[in-house]
Amino acid sequence: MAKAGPRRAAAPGAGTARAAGTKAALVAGAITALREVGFAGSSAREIADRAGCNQALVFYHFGSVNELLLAALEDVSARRLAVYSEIVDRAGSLPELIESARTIFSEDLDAGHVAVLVEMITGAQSTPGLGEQVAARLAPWREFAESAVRKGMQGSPVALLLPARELAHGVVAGFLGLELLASLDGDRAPALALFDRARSVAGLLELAAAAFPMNETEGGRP
Amino acid sequence: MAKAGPRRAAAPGAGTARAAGTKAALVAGAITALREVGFAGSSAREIADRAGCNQALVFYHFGSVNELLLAALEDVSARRLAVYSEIVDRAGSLPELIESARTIFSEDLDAGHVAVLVEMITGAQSTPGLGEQVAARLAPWREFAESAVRKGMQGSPVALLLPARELAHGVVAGFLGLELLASLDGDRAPALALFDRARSVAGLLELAAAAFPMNETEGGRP
DNA sequence: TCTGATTTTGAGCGATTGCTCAAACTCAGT
DNA sequence: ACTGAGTTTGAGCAATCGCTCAAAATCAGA
Repeated sequence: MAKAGPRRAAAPGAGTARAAGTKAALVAGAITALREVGFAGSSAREIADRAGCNQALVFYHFGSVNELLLAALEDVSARRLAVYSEIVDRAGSLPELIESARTIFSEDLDAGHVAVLVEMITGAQSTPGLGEQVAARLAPWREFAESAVRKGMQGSPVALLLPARELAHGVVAGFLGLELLASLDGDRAPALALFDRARSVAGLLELAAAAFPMNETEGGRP
Repeated sequence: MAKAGPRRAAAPGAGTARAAGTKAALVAGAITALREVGFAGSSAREIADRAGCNQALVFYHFGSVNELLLAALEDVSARRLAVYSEIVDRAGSLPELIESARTIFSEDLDAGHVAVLVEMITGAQSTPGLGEQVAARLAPWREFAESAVRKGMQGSPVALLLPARELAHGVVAGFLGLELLASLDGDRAPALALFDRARSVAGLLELAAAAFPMNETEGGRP
């Protein structure tokens, strides 16, 4: 750090619009590169070709290839997170939440969205120092999962036994593992079957909870 | 395939013992390389240095670097699977099983055992064709998880709702995700907390099952 | 001791990588 | 038209990669 990097975002006035355009093009190129040729294949030249510009611009605008890839991760994460939040907001019950999770899982696999995230996570395994940076950019996902879990456990006695924060970690890990296994051999059937089964079980639990209500509807203080 | 690879394991008689020794040394070197410098850092020269031999021997004995890495994956998988099977055999109840899982998780992280597996899985993401081969070598783990799950669900009504095979896929995925997240930033605390919590919940479920028995202890046929 | 297959070696080839750099280009402000 | 900051370019450097190959070393069987 503190190296003599290229001056960035100085006094606006010159070809700033042009620069912003190529920066966006490079980020877009990095995203498609991560999806199609993976982390190891996402070299500066590969990305620049997809962006239709010179490979030296990667270093001029982002300082290094890894910085550009992290920017791509942030970009796709923010965009997808917004979509997912809306989907989860629309879900009213636990079974519907699980159905939402299934939808998200399948959509991501189709579009290669979380594939970018997986590529960065897996690529970080072999690049010292990158792991912490990727982990930091995973925080929004953790919070998203926690709020979803909190919503799913609302009014359930399970909430007393399993704190949402802890369970959310398991949800993120499980989701990640399912995506990883599915992308390994291209077989997403086991994961989808698991989602379906979980939804059925959640539905049964809901029925059971309705049959044996234990909310403090009129409990009051002793 | 069907390329003119080096003749291997021909008529035994010459320096076969010497060859077997270097093959073993290369596999061991590949394992430590995967642990310490990751998939991307495990080049033929890096592995050969650790094995104390010439890098050309990698290609002479294994044909390619990937073949050697797959051999390393098989080696460490088989060895660890044997240890884990014994641990799980010793566990008698579901809470004990979860405690075993926690032990396995922690031991692996300490020794870097499953790190080899994770490295190969993640590395395969960026190497076309390697994914299927790694997935094939994952089968024993799937079977192991399935037998463990089957044991944990024995005599539980959950077995009627969740087939062991489907649940096992989730267990493998969850385990993988937890290891991945833990190795990203080196923080295994959230995963350990989750194991502890799961064990407690399982213990409560066991008590509940004892209080409301629903086994066919004397059901008989109608 | 000699032979011949097997194993090991060191050099090297072609390709790719991240990154640098000086020169050329673009364009708003004067 | 001129200037100068900002942007883009193409060439190139040092390092590393997987892999090949001819020659040297090793060693069991004759």
